Amino acid sequence: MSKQLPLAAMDVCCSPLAREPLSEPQAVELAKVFKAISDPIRLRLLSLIASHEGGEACVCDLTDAFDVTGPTISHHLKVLRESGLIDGERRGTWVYYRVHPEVLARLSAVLVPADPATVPA
Amino acid sequence: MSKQLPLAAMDVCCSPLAREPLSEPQAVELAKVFKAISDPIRLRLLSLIASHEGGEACVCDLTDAFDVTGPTISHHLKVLRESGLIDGERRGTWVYYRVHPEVLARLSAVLVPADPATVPA
DNA sequence: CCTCTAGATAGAAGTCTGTCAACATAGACG
DNA sequence: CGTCTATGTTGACAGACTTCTATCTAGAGG
Repeated sequence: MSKQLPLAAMDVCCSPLAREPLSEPQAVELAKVFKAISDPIRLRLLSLIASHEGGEACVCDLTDAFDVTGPTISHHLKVLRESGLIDGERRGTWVYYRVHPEVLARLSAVLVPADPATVPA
Repeated sequence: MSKQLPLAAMDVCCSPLAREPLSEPQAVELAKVFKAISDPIRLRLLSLIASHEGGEACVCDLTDAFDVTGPTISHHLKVLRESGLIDGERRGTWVYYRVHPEVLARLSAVLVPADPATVPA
């Protein structure tokens, strides 16, 4: 149920967008993850999982929060899984998802704007 | 050349994804901005502008960095403009773009992962 | 006023994405 | 084993997205 974490292997952890130009491969990898969170349902899924007590949420908890059908939720969870943002584990009848905080942290770090003092005039 | 900044009017500035579930309207607005940066060319454009000396870059500087045609760059700049991430200004023959650091900062803040200590066990 | 250049717009072609209905799979439990 | 429930997979279709060529606009400079 787990897949490779493309972002985990990249050196995007410490270099914000605004410090120096992204390389093309960096941009391609980052774009994949941002694309995964560029859908309202996926953003809310991610938020529901991340903010759920215990840090994990059952699919059954998630499905009820939306107006779309089960397969659609499954599809969105798969996109989030393949982007490395979340991971799922089956325990008995139910499947539980949790987020990978490192990936979230790296995305957040990349978007930190430039310190005005460090921008060359 | 300037448009409304949808994110600027929203209360997403201080509430990370992982603290509490995003509301549906919040998710819709955030998804628009993430979609704007979910393309490798737009990510690199944003990075080139943000990291350029003086905090701004001329379109003529940007076009050369890519293999696509001018109209395609124009299109991507328009998407970034309409998302509120950048703004353009004509000065004489050339058009200069600069980023809105507040919008970048808000995106970054939303993605900050939950402090493990604050996640209810 | 004419022309040249930087950049934006319009319209079209091909591709990708979100969604659903229908079907498949995995455990639980009798 | 048989059945029931929770998820996932497949295939199809409508709408959105990326890119191109062709065309247009704004300002500079003669």
